[in-house]
Amino acid sequence: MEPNQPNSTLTMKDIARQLGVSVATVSRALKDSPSISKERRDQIQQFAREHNYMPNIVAEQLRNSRNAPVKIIGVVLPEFIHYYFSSVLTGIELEASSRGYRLLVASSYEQAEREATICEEFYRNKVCGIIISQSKNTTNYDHFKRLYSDQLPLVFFDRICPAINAHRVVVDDYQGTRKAVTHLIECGCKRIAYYGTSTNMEIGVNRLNGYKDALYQHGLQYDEQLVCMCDNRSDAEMITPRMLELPQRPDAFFAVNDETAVGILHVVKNMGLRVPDEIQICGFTGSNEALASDPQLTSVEQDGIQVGHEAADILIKLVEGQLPRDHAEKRLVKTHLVVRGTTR
Amino acid sequence: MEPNQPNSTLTMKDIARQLGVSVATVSRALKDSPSISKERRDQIQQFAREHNYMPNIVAEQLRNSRNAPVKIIGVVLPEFIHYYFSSVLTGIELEASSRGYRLLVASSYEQAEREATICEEFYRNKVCGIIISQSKNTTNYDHFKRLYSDQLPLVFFDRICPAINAHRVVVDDYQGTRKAVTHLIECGCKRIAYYGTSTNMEIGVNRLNGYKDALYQHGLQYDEQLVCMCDNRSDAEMITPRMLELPQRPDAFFAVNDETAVGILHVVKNMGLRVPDEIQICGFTGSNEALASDPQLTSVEQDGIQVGHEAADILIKLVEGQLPRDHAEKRLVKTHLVVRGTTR
DNA sequence: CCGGAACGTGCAAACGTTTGCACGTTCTTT
DNA sequence: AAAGAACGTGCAAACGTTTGCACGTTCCGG
Repeated sequence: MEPNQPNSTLTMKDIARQLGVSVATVSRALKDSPSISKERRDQIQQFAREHNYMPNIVAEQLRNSRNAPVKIIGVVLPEFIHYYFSSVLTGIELEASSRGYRLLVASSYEQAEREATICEEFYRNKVCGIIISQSKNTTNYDHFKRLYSDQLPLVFFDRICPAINAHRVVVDDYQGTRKAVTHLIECGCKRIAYYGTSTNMEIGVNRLNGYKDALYQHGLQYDEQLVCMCDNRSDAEMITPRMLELPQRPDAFFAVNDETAVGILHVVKNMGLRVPDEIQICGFTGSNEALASDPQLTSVEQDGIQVGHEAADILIKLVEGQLPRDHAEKRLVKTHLVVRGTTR
Repeated sequence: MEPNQPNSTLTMKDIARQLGVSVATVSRALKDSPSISKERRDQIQQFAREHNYMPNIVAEQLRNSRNAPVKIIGVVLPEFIHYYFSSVLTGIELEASSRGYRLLVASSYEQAEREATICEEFYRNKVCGIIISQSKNTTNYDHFKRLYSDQLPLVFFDRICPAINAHRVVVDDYQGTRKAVTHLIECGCKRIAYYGTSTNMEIGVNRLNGYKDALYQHGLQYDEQLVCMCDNRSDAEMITPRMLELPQRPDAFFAVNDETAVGILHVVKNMGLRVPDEIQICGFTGSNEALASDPQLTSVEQDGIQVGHEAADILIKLVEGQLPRDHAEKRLVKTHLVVRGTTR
C-alpha cells in the first residue's frame, strides 16, 4: 500500500490555466491588488470561491520567509494534564487565533532533553517564536541560548530561564503568598506551616519571601521547623503527620499548590482535627480540586488564561515588530485570594 | 519598526558554496545517499554538524508534498481545561512525537463555527490528517464531509460525527456504566439515580443502555423519575435536593462525569446524609477531582492517554498507508471501575 | 499626430529542498 | 588497448506562492 495523499488540491496554476491568464494575475487578483482590472479580479475571485480554492500555506511560508512572518507559534509545556498549564494554553490559543496565528504544541514531560529536541524541531519548522515554561530539571540552557542568539522571539512564563534576559510573564507569587499568609494571621493563626518548592527556582524564592514578610509584619517568629519543601500530595501525606506531632503544633498550613493542600486537608481530617476550627489551610492555583474538596479550599488563584494572553501578546508584538527585541518585556499577572471553607 | 526575523539560517546553498560543491551533492550527502563518495559525505556532514545546520522543514514539506507525507497532525479539542481531553492530548503527543510527527493544536470551545474554521485552516496548513472530538453543538457537518471527500485522513474520538463513516476511537461507555451500576447493586442499592448527557450523542445512548441493562439483569425496575439529563456541577446542585425529596428517595447516584458526582456528593453531605452508609455515589472519568473529594469518589476510569495513543496510531497508519482508507477503523478502549470511598 | 502617462498583464526569479538525468572520470574486463 | 560498467558529481526542474520589472495597449493633452 502506498502512502496516502489527499486528493489533488486546486492551485493557482489550475485557476490560471482554466481562465487563460497567468499565475501572477491570479495571485494579484486574489490579493485584491489594484493593478488588476475589476472584471478580471471579480472573475478570478468568483472562480476561486466556486471551486473552493485554498491557498497553500506551506508555499506561502516558504515564499515569504524573508519578509512576512510565519504565523505559527511554538508552545512547550511541562505537562498537559495540569489545570494551570491547560489554562495558560487556553489563553495562548484564544489570543493567537484571534490574531491569525496557529499553535504547534508539545510537552517536555519535565525532561530536559525532550525540551531541547522540541525547541530544535520547532526552529526547523520555522515557527515565528516560542512560548515556554521550562522543565523543572533543565540545567543546560544551550538550546535556549542558541535560539536566543539566532534572534528567535522567546517568551517564558512562570518558570523562567535564568541564563538569558528573556521576555517573560510571571504571576505575583510574592504578593499572593503574602496576602494569603496575612489572611491566615488575621483569621487568628499564630503558627503557620509552609509547604513550598525548592528555592533554586525564582518562584520558590518569591513565595517563601512573601511568607516570611507576612510573618514579620505581624510580629510573628519565623520557625524553620514549620517550613518544608513539598509540592505534591503523596509527600504531603508523609510529612503532615510529623508536623502535627510537633510540641507546638501548627494551627494553619499554606501550600504552594492545591494538590498539596488537599493532601494536607485529608491528613488533618483523618487525625480528627476540625477544619477550619482547629486547623486552617490555604492553597495556591485555584484549580477544580479546590472546589471538589470538603470544605472547599481557600486558595490563591492564578489566572492562567491571563498569563497565556499576555505571553501570546508579547510574542506576537515581537514578531510584528511592535516591541523591541533587545529589551526584555516583563509582565506581572495579579493573583487573587479566594476565601472558601478551609479558613474562616 | 520592522517585522522581526530570526537571523539568516544556514542553508544547503551556503554549505555548497563554502565547500565548492553543488546543492544536490550536499542534499545527497546529508541524506546518506550511496552515490556520494565517503570522503565528501563525511566532509559535508561534519561541516553541517559544526555549523549546526538544520534542514528547513517548510521547504521539505513543499518539495515533498507530492510524495512524502507531511508529518504534522491537526488536533481539535472542545476544551483544553479538561482532565480527560488533556489526557487524550498527552496520549496523542506521546505517540506522535515518538513517530516523528508534530501537532498543530486548536480548541473549538464547543463552538461549531470555530470548529469549521479550524478544520479549514488545518487543511490549508497541509496537515497530514486530523484527530478530533466534535463540539457538542455541531449540527452541520459540511466541513467534515469536505475533508472526507478530499481524502484527508480523519480520526474521531469519543464524540463521533454521525454523518460520515469515519475512523474512530471510543471508550466502552456501555460496559463501563453497566459495571458501575452493577457494582452499586451489589453494594445493596435498590434505587439508583442516573445523571446523564443528552441522548442525541451516541455516548449518551450507550451509557443509558448500560444503566438500564444492569437494572434489568438484577430484576430492578427502571424508574423514569430517577433519570435526568445533567452533566455539570451547578445543575447537579439544583436537581439533587429534589431527587432526595422523592417519596422513595434514591439510595445511590451514578453520574456521567466526576464533576457532576462531586456536586451530588456535596448536596448529599449538606443534607446530613452519610456517604457511603446512607447514599452511595459513582462517577465517570477518573479525574483528580475524584481524589480531592471526601470520601474519595468511586469512578469509572477512562484512560484518555490510551485513547490518544490509539487515535494517533490509526492516523499515522492511514497516512503511511498501513491501513486502508476506505474501511473505517474502529477501536474500543476499556474502562475500569475504581472503587473508592463513596461506595462500599 | 505624436509623446507619454496610466493601466493591465505576463515573465521570471526567488524561497530551500529533492531527484531524474546526463556527464565525465576511473576501474574492470576481455 | 578498447569497451563498457561503476562511480561521483552537477544541472535543472519541481513543489505553490509572491513580486519587481518590463511589455503592450489605451487614452489623453499639446
